[in-house]
Amino acid sequence: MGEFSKEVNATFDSEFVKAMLNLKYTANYITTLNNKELEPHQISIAQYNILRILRGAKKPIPMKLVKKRMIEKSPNTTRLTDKLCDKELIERVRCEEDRRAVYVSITPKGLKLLSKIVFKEMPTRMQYLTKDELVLLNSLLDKIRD
Amino acid sequence: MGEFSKEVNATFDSEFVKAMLNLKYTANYITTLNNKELEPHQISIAQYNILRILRGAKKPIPMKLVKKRMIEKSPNTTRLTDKLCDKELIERVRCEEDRRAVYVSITPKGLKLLSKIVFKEMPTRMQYLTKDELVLLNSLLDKIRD
DNA sequence: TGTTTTTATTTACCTTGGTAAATAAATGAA
DNA sequence: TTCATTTATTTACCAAGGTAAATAAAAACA
Repeated sequence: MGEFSKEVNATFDSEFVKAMLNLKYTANYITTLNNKELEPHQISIAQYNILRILRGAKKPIPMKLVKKRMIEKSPNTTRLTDKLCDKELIERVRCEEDRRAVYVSITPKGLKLLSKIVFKEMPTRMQYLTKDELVLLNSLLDKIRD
Repeated sequence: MGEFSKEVNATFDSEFVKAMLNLKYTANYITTLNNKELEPHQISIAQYNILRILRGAKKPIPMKLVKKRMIEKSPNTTRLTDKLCDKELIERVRCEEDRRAVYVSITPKGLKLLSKIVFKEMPTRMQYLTKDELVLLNSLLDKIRD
């Protein structure tokens, strides 16, 4: 019995370690795939996400909100928006009511770029999972993080 | 019908995008958690993995194999072993039969460190998933990568 | 045997992203 | 009002990790 529960634990442990490695490896795999597809458009997947957030917002939103929607650390949000500003894909305006805040919005050039981007690799891979499986995956991942 | 399938697709798409973000976020979350726990031991989770691989091997193994077992890019394996060598946790020996190859092994100091490391945070979180759920998670992740 | 190709590892260089401190403005309390 | 605290963002600095080229030795082959 002691021996048996040890055995069960060992299996659980190895399945857990495997899941952790698998998780990191898959996440990395997806990021690489995304970035490879975005390379011709000269933006990273993180920058692409910001553009999508701003298109979705339909109006200027504070950095604070961009950061929150990206689940990113602030310094990184600043750096990413810096790059998008340089490329004139987004615009930054200091808020007049609260001069600490900065509002960000997507430019027509940014919208045009977004409309040109179509992921080809991903939809192919996506077909390997059904919607139900995706829902399941999401619930398992949520569980890991509480 | 056209409208309905569009609806289904939209849901699938959003579930997919959610899964991708979830995956990256969870992977990052785990790495951060791991590194925080390893901080008192002055090693990163990547370095910890190398030590475990070397302990498991029970004898000196070529860099090539370490790299393969870590699913890491070569330059990174070199850098990580550099750091472990500096701390005298592992040893590197140039192979005499094939002088291109370098063999790596764990030192007594490395083994001692490994034996001291006990993850506390992880087992708690682990309890949120059953072994069956972990198996399921692994199979879903495998599917994404083919 | 001499030359080309392949293999194993490392170095150089660069980008990304993390932490902590700096800045600057708003809020709250004495 | 004035000073301490909180909030929003940025800057400075550092570590991790990726690509491509360098090195060096083995294998293949003409």
